[in-house]
Amino acid sequence: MLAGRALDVAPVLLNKVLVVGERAGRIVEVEAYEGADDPASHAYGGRTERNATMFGPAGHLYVYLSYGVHHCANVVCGEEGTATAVLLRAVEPVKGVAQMRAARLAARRDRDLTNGPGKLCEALGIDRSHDGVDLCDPRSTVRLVDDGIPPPPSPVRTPRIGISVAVEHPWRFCVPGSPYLSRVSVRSR
DNA sequence: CTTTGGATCGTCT
DNA sequence: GACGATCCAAAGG
Repeated sequence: MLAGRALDVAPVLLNKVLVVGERAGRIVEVEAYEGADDPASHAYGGRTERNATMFGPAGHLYVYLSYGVHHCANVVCGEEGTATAVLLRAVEPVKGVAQMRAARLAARRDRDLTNGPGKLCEALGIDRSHDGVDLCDPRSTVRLVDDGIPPPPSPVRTPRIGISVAVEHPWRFCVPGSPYLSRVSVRSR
């Protein structure tokens, strides 16, 4: 299921559940990052110490530090040796909301707990120590679970957010109408 | 509601 | 030495 290109895997990840210890969230927004061909990808320009996990087997978690402040989490796709991954941009809290609240004092509304790539990592407690974990191994702290709710048949597609190159590709996928998205439409920057 | 600027540091050139 | 796959508070409409 995670073996293909990020572009194909991304929409399939919608409505899957990300479980971290006692906390869990339903994925409602993702972005596809292709590897060597994608100037916006961390893997563009080749393998480095930071992005090594992206070049590993599918189904593992790639976590990096953004702006020296926040962590962001990706699901690695593709064959070993290729670097294609899906950035998790927003989830709907489904379990452990009290813990998420404690971890995110800045959140005013429940939807502010996890409606952004850095926010969801802070709420769920994901950091660089989770880089490389196998999401399909039941023993892992971070897991990806299918609870039977299928992906939306017609996900909303928009350009990716926060990048300055390859902005023309509509590689952001959202669950239509979800109140837990990071943004409904793409704003300037 | 929208816009703007600052924080902060690991990573790569 | 420069730059982010970001977030938040503050200020203005």
